[in-house]
Amino acid sequence: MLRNLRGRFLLFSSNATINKVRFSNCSAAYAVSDDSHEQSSSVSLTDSRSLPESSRDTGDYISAILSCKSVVDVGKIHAQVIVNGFLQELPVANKLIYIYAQFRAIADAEALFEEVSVKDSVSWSVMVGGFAKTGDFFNCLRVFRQIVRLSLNLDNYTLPIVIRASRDKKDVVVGRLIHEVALKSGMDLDCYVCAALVGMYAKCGMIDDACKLFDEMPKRDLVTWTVMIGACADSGRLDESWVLFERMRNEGIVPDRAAIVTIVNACAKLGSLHKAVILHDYIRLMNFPVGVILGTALIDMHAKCGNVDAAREMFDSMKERNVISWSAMIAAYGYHGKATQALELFHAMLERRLSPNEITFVSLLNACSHAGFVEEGLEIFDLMPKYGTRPNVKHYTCMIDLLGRAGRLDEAREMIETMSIEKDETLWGSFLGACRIHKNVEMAEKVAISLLELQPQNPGHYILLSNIYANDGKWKEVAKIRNLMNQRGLKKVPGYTWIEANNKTHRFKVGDRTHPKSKEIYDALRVLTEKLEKAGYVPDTNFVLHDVDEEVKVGMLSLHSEKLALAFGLIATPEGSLLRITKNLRVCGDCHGFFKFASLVTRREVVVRDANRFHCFKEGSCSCGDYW
DNA sequence: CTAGGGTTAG
Repeated sequence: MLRNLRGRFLLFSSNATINKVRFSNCSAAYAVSDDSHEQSSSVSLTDSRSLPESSRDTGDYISAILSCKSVVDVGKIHAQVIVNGFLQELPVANKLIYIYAQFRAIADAEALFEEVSVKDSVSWSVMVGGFAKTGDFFNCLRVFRQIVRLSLNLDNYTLPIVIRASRDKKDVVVGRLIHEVALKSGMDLDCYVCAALVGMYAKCGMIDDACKLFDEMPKRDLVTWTVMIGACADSGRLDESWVLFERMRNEGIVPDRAAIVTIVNACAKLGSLHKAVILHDYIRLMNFPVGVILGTALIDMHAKCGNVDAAREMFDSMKERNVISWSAMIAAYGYHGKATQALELFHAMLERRLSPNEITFVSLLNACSHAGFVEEGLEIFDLMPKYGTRPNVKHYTCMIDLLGRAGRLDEAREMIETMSIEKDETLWGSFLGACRIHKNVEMAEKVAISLLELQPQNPGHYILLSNIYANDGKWKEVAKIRNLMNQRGLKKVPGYTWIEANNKTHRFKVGDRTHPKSKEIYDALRVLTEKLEKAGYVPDTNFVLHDVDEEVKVGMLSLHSEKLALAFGLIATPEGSLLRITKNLRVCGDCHGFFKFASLVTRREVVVRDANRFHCFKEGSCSCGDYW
């Protein structure tokens, strides 16, 4: 491109001028003429102005550059800039470099950058940013190193660019080096630099470094707070996100929409209905304009905090909705076991001629799977290519789940065998889960081998397999697996259950005695269990992974964190009120049965969010239809 | 003349 321009430059300097350049609506049309009489009579560099060439200034060129719609447009303006000698004006040259980079014409940008003999800090910054934009980490750093080597001024434009580049590449080593450079230049306390560093450390999994840096900052602006709140949420420190949000407001910083979206997402992950209500009230109180993004985040939050109806209300109230909003709502119905509504929404979406994307289909297939809608799921799966979406491994995983749970293990296996896409551990895990439900030890063993090879460090797979063996009374095998886990230094992820009562969250683990009301809780649990047994509850000892007497197994089950949380909820909240419980893993099968009886006997509705979905226990049954 | 943080699944 630049070579062409040089050619053109020669052409122009030998008595040629641009005859017509019109950028109305930025569609460029121009001609070259030897005839200099007509020059500039109809030149319009901007949309609204026509200026004689002589009176064009830097600003006119810059706005013309900004209005370019393609790299071809840029080339034309570039030519004029050269002809009229405006390339000496650094703002113009920098803007050209910038716009080339925006159009990903990085070679043109670089050629021009090299050509500009006297560069300022903007030139350098724009060039570094250009490489970053095209994902060229290597050259981005190369230019940055030049800046450092030439001892040029490091500013709060360039530094954040390279820091973000190392964030995107998850290269904390480079990130740290840049941090060092920032320290030496005294730029490390700048808000832009610091926010970028915090984000980089957090994305690289070094949340403690991020926190430390954040705490040491002399001044924090809104964006830095937002980055830190999001970083905590990403690394699972959800309570900290909430605390930070409050601290920020206490320091007089008013959140904007992006900050609100960040905290809304943290709340969605947390699953606290109480906080969800507070947040939404706050948003209304502050009169925040709810656009598509915030609206969609709110749909997601309400749904993940257990209130699908509020999610739907939000969805209905939105003036503007995109695929993401629709997908979020479909997903919400999915994990609440409402496949019919999910399918309805999907069809409504098609009627509006909105194209579903890959995620829409994952959500929809998942909804079918959670409700046992096998035929509907198969139909949807076949429909995918019609909408330009090829099934990927996630879609296949939904299908394996759907067929597998429904007991159609052979079909699931056949699908796995015939699929042409690379299989991952989630897919195998899903099949293994189906083997467990339907007690197919043979198939499970075969699958487990591939699975443990593919992902030897995931304790969940070992637990699942030992579950299957335990179920079959194969205690030797169970012991083998346990040994294997020990050898590999793996531990079962500890299960926790949370319950909200009196605006406070209470957490329990198995056999927990740390709660101040521990004695009352165990007393209540004993009384409750007796009542449930009278109503027909029988402990399901299949969920105990130890080779011990039945009696001991029953005793172990009775200490599960789910039951402790439930017992606490019953004594800590008014009679008849709804209980909301969250578990970090899947709810145990015995506890699931226990909860069903409890909802009947105590006349309480209990909503449980587990790692996979929601269970709404009411009058002796669960919204999942025991299909989870 | 350059610039930051925000939405759906698993």
